[in-house]
Amino acid sequence: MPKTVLSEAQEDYLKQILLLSPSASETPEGPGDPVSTQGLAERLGVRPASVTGMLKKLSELRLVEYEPYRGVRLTESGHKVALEVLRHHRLLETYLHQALGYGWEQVHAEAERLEHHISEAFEQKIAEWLGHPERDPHGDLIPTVELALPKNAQAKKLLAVVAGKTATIVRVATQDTGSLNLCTRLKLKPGSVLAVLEHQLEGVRIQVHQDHFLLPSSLAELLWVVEA
Amino acid sequence: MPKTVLSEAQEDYLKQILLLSPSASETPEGPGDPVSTQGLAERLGVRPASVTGMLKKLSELRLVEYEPYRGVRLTESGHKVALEVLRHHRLLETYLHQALGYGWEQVHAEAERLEHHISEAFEQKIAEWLGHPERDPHGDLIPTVELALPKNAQAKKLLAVVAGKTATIVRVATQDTGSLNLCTRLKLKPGSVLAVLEHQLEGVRIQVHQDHFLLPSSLAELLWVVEA
DNA sequence: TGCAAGGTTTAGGCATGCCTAAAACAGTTC
DNA sequence: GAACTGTTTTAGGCATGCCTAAACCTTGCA
Repeated sequence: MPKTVLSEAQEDYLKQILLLSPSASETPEGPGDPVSTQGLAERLGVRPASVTGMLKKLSELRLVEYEPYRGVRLTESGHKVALEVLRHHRLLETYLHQALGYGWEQVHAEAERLEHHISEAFEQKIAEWLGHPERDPHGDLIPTVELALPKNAQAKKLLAVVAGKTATIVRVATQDTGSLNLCTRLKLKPGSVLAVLEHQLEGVRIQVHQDHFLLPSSLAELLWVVEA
Repeated sequence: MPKTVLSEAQEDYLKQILLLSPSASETPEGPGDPVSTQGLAERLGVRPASVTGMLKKLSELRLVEYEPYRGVRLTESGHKVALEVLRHHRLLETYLHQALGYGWEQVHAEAERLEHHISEAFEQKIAEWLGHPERDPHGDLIPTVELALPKNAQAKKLLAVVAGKTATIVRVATQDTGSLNLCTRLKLKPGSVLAVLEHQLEGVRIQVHQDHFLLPSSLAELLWVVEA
């Protein structure tokens, strides 16, 4: 229970540790795999030396377990904080999209700033307005009020779907504006139904609505689906 | 044109200078009267010595004119920044009230934090959603998109209304939660119509809807009205 | 096993923004 | 016009969070 209020930077570190830790973000539970100093530095746009300093502080606050040269992982309370921040972020994205008409490529930047500054009251108001949504506009799962991250039971990567099958997109795993704009033009967004026609070296040939085309691997990589 | 992005603290200083400068907040135009170091320190919850330091910085940025021992006033560009912040604040208060159902005694604290972190896009979205309102839930005027602060033409203090007259509340000039809750119970809010029955030493006897009672001066002080 | 390459940590700095204590000033009073 | 009072400024410090440069581990490959 961190009584000390955390700084924006500290919250960002915790969130990124969560997101970088495969077993804690893609899958639902656990303290997560250890994360490297360098990985964090890249995600945060900061030098590795700065990361070391912050990790020491977070470690003193018992928010992470930090072993020099070996990586960090979240403690239970660090995990809670990270999920809280992530919930703010994804609820905000959803609200900006649904209530204020932001495009899904715009929501990330705004949510990134606001997530640190909204109260619990605000969180609750927008969650209610939205009807307690499960996913944000990109299809990412929103941690619940109890700070549990639901699991993506049957979701798999598009590239893992065999030719001939039909699938529904549930998630577009990027915040990159360019990719998101491209997906918009190709009608590839959560809820879209597509058929996998053929796997090729450079990507997947798919059919979406009436169009069919070769989807480059770089984009295909981003798509998570459930088979119909 | 301050190309450097300003810190939260700097924005707060500029906003408070604006609000403390009678001729720039109560009335519409001009660079405003000079504001004392001490006054700022009190409003900002900070020591006078800290204010001096910040004023030097703002002065170098040409956002204020600062004469040691004589006070500060906003420059033209400082005035613009302050109005921008104030617009954010009051639009947010209005949005929280109208769109998210916050009580008018709750909006201030939330807006106070968010005002520094919303984008121009966000400002515009909520302004549109609200239909470009003129006043916030307390009746305070909202600076326009062009950053002009409209003037309170005929508004006067309730205490200046002679007995026997009827008036409509346009503004409740406080952010104090206790006072605001009290006003709510007494049905005293912008739009409420009241009749001034009698001025007494301890306050004003008034009638609101079916009730009539003695309104203590401390509360009456806060009310601005237009005569019917 | 030994060494190079890469990632990681230490050391030393800088800017922001706040603090306290003490010195300097302005305006009023005698 | 000198002293007093209260305000304001200077001086010196502290915490946060970032930086660079240099020293330090660890690993993987010969």
